[in-house]
Amino acid sequence: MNSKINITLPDGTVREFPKGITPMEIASGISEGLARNVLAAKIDNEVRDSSRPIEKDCSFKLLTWDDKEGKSTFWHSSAHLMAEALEALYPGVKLGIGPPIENGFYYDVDFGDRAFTADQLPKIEAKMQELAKQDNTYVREEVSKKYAVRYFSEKKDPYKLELIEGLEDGQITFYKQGNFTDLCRGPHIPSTGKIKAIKLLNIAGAYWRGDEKNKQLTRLYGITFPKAKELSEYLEFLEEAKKRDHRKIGKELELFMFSEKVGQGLPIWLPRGTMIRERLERYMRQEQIDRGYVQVVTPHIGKKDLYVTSGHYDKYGSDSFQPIRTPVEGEEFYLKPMNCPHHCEIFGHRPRSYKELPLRVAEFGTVYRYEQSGELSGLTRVRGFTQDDAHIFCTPEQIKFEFQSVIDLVNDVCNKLGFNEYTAQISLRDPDNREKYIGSDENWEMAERAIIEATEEKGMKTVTEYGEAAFYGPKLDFMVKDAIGRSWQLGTIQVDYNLPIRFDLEYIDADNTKKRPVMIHRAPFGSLERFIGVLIEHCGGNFPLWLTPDQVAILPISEKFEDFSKSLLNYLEKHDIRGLVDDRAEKIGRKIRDSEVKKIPFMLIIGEKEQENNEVSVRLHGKGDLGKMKPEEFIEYFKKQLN
RNA sequence: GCCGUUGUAGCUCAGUGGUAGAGCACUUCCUUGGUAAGGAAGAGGUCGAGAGUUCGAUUCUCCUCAACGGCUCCA
Repeated sequence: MNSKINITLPDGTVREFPKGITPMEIASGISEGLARNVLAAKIDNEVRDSSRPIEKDCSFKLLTWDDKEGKSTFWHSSAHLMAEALEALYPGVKLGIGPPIENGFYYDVDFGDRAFTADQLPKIEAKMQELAKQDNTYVREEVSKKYAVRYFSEKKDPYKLELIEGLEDGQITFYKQGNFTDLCRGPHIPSTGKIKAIKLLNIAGAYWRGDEKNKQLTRLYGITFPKAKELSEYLEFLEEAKKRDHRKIGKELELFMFSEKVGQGLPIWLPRGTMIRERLERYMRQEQIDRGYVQVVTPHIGKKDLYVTSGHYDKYGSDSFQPIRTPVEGEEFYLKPMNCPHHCEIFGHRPRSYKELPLRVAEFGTVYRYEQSGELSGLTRVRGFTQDDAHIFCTPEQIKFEFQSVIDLVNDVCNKLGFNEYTAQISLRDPDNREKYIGSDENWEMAERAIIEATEEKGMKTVTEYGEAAFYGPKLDFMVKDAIGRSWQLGTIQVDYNLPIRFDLEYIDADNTKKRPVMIHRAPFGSLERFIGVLIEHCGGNFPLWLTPDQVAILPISEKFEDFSKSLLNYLEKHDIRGLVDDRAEKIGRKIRDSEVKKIPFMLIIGEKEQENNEVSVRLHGKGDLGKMKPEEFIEYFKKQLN
């Protein structure tokens, strides 16, 4: 037996170590400081405890707080710490599962007959702090299934027993720290002492195993950090996110509203919000005209037959808003849940020549979908919304070019609106389960290759997910990052082989034979509602100058300067600058404050001196006084800011 | 849809088994002011809707609607 093993370090160098060395020992060999920071290690792509001996040649990486896997191990261990605290404070609690999540961790807990409310969280936090200070080691233990069953039978924990049932003997491990033992695959951080800052955030109900037929457990959410400072930064981040909440800003700036009488999930656009929405629409319409789209308008309802043909009736009919009936004939109509069937009818209404392809049919189509009431939220999840929808009918060979062209459009949209960072997800077939997809292998391969090549040639950051494609075709989804680092899914491009078949769409090719077109669904914004919701949070209500409802507030110092102010507004409007004159009998400080609160980008203060010299005093929102300018200088300055 | 929390003036929120209050906003008057809130007065509420218990309910109970936090779902 060779007692040495070769370990490949992240920089590619291979070093020899004695067999059975632990990652922690390797870390200590490098530096004590590093060893202190080690949370776990990655051995050949498997994340493991830093105390587990390495038995064979492998690639090797130490994981710290700076690694994603380091964080999730940290939070997983924190969930165990919380469970320990819960057992100490509430003897007899039953534990479900306690995984790490994107930001922190949770544990599902059955408190039995005890009522649990959020005001008990600080008590648990304090207990966790106390247990963390004990700096107990997380100890891994391999156990037999029989032993595991006996342990949790004695503990009377039905959830863990159910989990064990699904596990294979020989694969079962326990982790123990202090007085707490949990069924767990691991890995864990070295000891509880690494956890310095703890915050339990909220509680919610969650069904055991996500199934509503099962008992509902109490889910406790928390987050922890190795440094107190990081916790306070995270809490500040949450505060900032709260401040940017589009529901709050939408109310404050009077952009949109909801009404109980109109119905939940049905946003009502107020004048200021409508201005933003219409400008976005106008912008997109122009971009599309420039790119060879044709604009159409189709009705908000369609006969049941349309959706029987499209297949949506079978799939979603009973989960939709129920049909509207004509009073005399009893014909059934559905509110349209998407625009594509209508657009298929447009394509099919007369014979088409290959010379017409690609045919790009665009519509700002308002659609209605019955979303479960509990899922509705602000503008991001609604029951009625308008897509900047278009369907491109083309040949399989044209897919790649069309994809590139839509990618360019999305790129331009993101730049125009200040989303500087975005990635795309390519969703392809599940290679092991090709039967569930419609369309020929050949066409799928061509489309998948087209998407991959199109994104590569555009130099995009992408992630590829197998098995995430829709049954009717592969797709590309765009995720943007907002100003405080959150990711949102907005635009989408999807290939569709299904609808052209269902609607029996064809075109006459150059060789005078009938061919089936491919259809591409695409929406760069996704929906105007969701897009504006995300945009509000991205810019915190400070919209790009071209989009903001009022660009300039003219603030006369007293009513003596009202006429001059109004003629000034008139002058600006002639140069396509929109604004208002605040002619209330208020002091200038007050007018400035109110304009600042309304986030109007420019304020022009008009008093004695300005009127005499035909000047304006310019103040920038959030920045302050810029000094005096001639009106035409201001316009020039303004136009510069516009670009 | 499910679980939990919440619902009082346009907004943010106090409050009570004896039919309600603050700040801001609004209206009127005074103030004509120079870079983030001038002063005074006034008006404004079926205490989310419905039912019940009670002499009496905004308060207690039930039911319903909506918002929020999750779960589940998403053409």
